[in-house]
Amino acid sequence: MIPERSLEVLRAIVHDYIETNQPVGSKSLVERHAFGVSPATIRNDMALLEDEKLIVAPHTSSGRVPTDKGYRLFVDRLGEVKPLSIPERSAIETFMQGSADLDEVLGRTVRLLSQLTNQVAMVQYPSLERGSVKSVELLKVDDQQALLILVTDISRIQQHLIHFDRDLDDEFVANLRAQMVGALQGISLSQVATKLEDFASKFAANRQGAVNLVLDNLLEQVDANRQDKVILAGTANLAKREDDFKGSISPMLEAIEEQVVLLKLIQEMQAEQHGVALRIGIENEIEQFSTTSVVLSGYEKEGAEVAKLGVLGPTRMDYASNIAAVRAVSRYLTQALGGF
Amino acid sequence: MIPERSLEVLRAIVHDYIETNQPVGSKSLVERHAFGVSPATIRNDMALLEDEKLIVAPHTSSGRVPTDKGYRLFVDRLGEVKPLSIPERSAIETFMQGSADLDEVLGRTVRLLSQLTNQVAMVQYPSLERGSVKSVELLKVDDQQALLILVTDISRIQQHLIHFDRDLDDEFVANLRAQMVGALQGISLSQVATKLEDFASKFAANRQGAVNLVLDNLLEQVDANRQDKVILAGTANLAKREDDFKGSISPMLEAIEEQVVLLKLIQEMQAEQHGVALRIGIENEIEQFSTTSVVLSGYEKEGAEVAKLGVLGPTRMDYASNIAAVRAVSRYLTQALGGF
DNA sequence: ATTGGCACTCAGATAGAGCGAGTGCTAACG
DNA sequence: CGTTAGCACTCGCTCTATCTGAGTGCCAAT
Repeated sequence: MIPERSLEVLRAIVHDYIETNQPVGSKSLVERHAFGVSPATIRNDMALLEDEKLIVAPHTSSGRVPTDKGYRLFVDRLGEVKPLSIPERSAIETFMQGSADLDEVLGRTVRLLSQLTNQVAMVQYPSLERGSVKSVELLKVDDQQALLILVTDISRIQQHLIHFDRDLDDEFVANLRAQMVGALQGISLSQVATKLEDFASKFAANRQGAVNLVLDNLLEQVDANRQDKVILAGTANLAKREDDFKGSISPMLEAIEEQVVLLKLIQEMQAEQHGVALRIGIENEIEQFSTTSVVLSGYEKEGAEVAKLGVLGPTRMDYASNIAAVRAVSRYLTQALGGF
Repeated sequence: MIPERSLEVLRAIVHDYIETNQPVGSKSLVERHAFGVSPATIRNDMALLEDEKLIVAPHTSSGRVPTDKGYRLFVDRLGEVKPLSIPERSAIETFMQGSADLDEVLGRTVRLLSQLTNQVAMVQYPSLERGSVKSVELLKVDDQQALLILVTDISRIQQHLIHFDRDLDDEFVANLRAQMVGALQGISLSQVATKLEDFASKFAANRQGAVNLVLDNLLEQVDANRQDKVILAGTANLAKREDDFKGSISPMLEAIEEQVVLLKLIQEMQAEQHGVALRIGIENEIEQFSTTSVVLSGYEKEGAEVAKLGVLGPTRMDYASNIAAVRAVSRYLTQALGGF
């Protein structure tokens, strides 16, 4: 068991290191924090912390720096979450005002989060994995084109223009539409495929081609919905803190640009305390992110979590503020989504 | 007038500097290129080029580096556009295959362009400034919600969910839709606003609120269409060539993330020779881009230019290849869009 | 116009010295 | 036994000095 004062020392080290970006030594530690003891005593504590792999010395005879494990202990046991400042709160509120469109709300949210934290912010679009079909429409746009529209119950709409190789007649379009609505309304997205299996056989042989074309498009849209999407803001913040990362930041930019990688990252993380999930440095299984930390929280719509949002930055980040910001923004977003 | 051989020397300097990223000196120049003369002669030519501000020496007694003006002369008078290699061509073709959706096509295009050039690639969405209304639809989704859909003639579709504060009846929705279609079909987007001025007065007084709600949404969509959009890929390439830029790359990342800045950049540039517009370094009026070059080309749909696409990178870039790539990709995209 | 010769410049590499923040260890203290 | 003062030691930085070599500009000769 680690004695109380040693933990206090760890907290101070993390605090000072985040602030100064310098390895912190025993002397400056007693100067800045009112421990009632001498540097030598602190050194003993530091030796203990080093044995526990919570801090490490970049080289012999230099101050200490928290390890990933040290940060972890810090956030789990030592870091009380800072409440947001008044200006921050009001920034959130004005930012969120007067947005109607889902795209718009999420776009604002991600920029807000990045400004608040000075990190790279990400917002995942609501997952439709558990969504269901609200409505299907098929609109004839001109002689050979029709618009297929899928409306789901989580504020998400998809549309797709379909080109046919021969002219459409109104009656056929109306009929097809009616059949699709009948078959699919209220059905969950995961069941759409099975529900449509025999669908084409209800139509005349010479229509089957057109029907199948539409169905293929529909299934494609359902699939596209399953496959989630993430939007980003503040990638410039990576460059600003470049020296916090080992080598170049370009592999990280690449990883971030790759939706798949981000989605995998998000998927791997489960909420811990405070409703916020946290991965620190090497805890991330994705190699490119081994020197970054990720703070993630879910946000809800109609009482159910629909997607995640969070920030990504160097392990040397202000966890207390970032966790607070992520949590607050996720709550505000949940609230803003209530109206949809 | 600058003599022929001096220009040849400039070409060689640009070529070598792009390749090696080292200031190039008179000796290495005669070694690598078969001028039939001695280094001393080349030095005279270089002095001339320096007088003309086409090259500059980073410090006394070091090789020379092209200035922005030097690059400009190089591309205008000296650089023949490299044809793409066979593998590059086939990469383009396979990349473009089997895309149906506009989003998908443009998304692939931007990634392709970034891979081909190893630069940051950007593709502007088709401008609807000159587009016209193909169709307007209003669909009742549930009792208090309707979906407003605007289809334009440039493959772009917008939709928006509208919430009403009281229940909708089918007849009203159908009527409103019919009126809108009648009024707007075939109308150019810029005229929509004037066309709708007296529109609401045709309806009963107790309907005006709902009608105006729909109209506001419609106008908003038209506006949103005017305001163009740019997508990006390969921002990691900036970080890879970081030392080609003076200071940090973070202001550039910021500028890139800001749609407005990019759109302004695109707007300022007009096509020059080869149908390709080019801004080199300080020629860019936007401060953040004063150490970058931008290669831009329009792409067409149905014979008319609808938007731009291009790359952005350090002034020390391979202009010949990049111009070729941008031009080729823009042609392939034009071709791919023919089908819409 | 071109060339060889030559003195000169200056960034970058290499090496050594001194500084100082910080450590670990040991012996003494309450 | 936890705490402390003292002390020798380590080692990354910074500073200075020196050396090297690629590259230049100029001039006189061809």
